[in-house]
Amino acid sequence: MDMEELKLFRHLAESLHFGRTSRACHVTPSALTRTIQRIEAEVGERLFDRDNRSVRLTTAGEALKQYAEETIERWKALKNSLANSTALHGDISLYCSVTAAYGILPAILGRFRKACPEVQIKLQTGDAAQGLTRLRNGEVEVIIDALPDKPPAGLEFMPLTETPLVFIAPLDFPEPVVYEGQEIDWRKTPVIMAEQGLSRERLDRWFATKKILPNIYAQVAGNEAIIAMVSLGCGVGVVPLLVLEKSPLQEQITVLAISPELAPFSLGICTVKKNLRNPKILAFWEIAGSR
Amino acid sequence: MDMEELKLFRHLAESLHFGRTSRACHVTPSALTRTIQRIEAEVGERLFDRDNRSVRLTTAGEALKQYAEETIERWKALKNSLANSTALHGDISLYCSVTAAYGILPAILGRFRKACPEVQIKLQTGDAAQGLTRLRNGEVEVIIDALPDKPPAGLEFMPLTETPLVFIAPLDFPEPVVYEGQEIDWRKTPVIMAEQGLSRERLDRWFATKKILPNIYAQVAGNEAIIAMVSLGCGVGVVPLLVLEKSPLQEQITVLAISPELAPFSLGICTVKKNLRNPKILAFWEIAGSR
DNA sequence: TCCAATTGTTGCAGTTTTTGCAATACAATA
DNA sequence: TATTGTATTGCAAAAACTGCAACAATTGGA
Repeated sequence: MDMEELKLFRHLAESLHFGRTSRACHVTPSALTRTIQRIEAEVGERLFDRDNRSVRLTTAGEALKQYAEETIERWKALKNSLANSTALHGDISLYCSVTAAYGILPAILGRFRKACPEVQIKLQTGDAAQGLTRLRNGEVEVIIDALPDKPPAGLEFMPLTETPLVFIAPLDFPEPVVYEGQEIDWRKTPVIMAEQGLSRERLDRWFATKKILPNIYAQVAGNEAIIAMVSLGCGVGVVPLLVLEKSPLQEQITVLAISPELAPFSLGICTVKKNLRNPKILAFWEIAGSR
Repeated sequence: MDMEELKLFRHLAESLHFGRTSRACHVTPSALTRTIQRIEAEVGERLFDRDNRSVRLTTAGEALKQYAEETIERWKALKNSLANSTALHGDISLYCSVTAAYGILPAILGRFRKACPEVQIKLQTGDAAQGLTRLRNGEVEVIIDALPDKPPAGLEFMPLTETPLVFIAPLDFPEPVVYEGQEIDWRKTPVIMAEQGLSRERLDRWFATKKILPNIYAQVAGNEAIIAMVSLGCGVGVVPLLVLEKSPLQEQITVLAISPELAPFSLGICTVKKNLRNPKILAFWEIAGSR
């Protein structure tokens, strides 16, 4: 009988719902099912009466639930009494795209600082695309970033906020935007695009849906660069609204009303599942997720 | 934190001796060391001050020891309260050579019956050589047998008793035994040997040490057969004293004083280590070992 | 003083256990 | 009837654990 198993069991005994428990505890439903089966085998007694539609505790389950609660509590107490400083300490490494840094990092960091003042945060910012590889290489423990459309396997994601992906045009130089009636004439209007990344993918798909071959004026790296070029009148661009709002150049930029809108950016936090067993990272994760 | 780990820790916290604990709990010293290291890592604190010569509990160790005792106790209580019949039940399968059946089986079985009346014992007897293979194939859970000279890997052995391996000769027919002065003339005296098995190996080696090529009269299977043939005057033989004592033919047999004596048979109990996690088998094991 | 025996630890490889993904089975709902 | 939500399972990959053998440190005698 193992601590982790006990915690899973306890949560399930509360929620009575495999799916919810597996999500809450960062395990796949499969692993949860098997854990319960394992415990049942060890105890030699069925703990939950369950079919595909409902989950109920058996009396044996009730008994184990009480044991689990007591044991987990005692364990926590022991760990507390042992740790000279009961607080978490050490450091955790974050990687953060610039977009995310603007959007949500300050709030999270503030809350985390308050909750775990003794944990040092090693923050790196950089290109969004690098985050995932650094995560896999173990160079970094958590990344905060725009969530890709299809989440790579083995990673744990938590969306935190959304920000629209908006078309922007220069305010002071109206020339570049060429209209054709109500609509923008994309064949003539120069577009500044991200070199790569999620917003580029979104934009490519948007043009593809419209069956338009855009007039690409430049491909640049970084949302700030896009904003800068747009503000200089080079053409229109696409950036997350969040970045625009924080930009010192926003005064010189206007947001275009385009339909259909681009799907919004979902900003969130991501790590490899295994990291969540590290109490510091788990704390960070949960603080990030709170409100 | 796992039950098995806790039990190991508790035992070590009592014995303060890695070797003894590892033997008592049926783990290799290596596994024990690692278990302790694992717990220490999980707790984040050294539990034992140890060098190659002494082992002492740290204060953290003291605290964990108390936790361990309480938790194990609660767990036992829980299991008790759950099991409708608190007693072990089900069945366990034994394989037993005829030699062992005479020697030690009755005593063990008697004690076990008393302790675990609800456990059915499925006993098979047969040739000693088959025991090990049946064990490996999982056809049988425990064997009781003469222990081989070099214990095969991965198996758990416990010697229980010894019985001398003795040379026997017919009482009523003195002819076969040919003396040459004080000594027996092995070149002329016919010998009845076991076809194979441990006593055969011992005997072969005995002759090899003496640099004698024995006059083999017959090779037979089974100690009873050897006794029978010897009693009929076919030659001398070698059997465990235990078997001889139980034989109805023992009146017609005499034990020869031969030097050097053959190494005695060590009778004991054997199983694959993994089986000892099965509570029924563990109970059997420990009852067999008691006194 | 040197050799042998004892004791806990560690590198490495083999084995067992656990996990995740994908597919499945079943019931409720639209 | 098709679709959605739920728990489970087969199978292969990953992780954890174990045993063996070698090792270092220490003790106790020859």
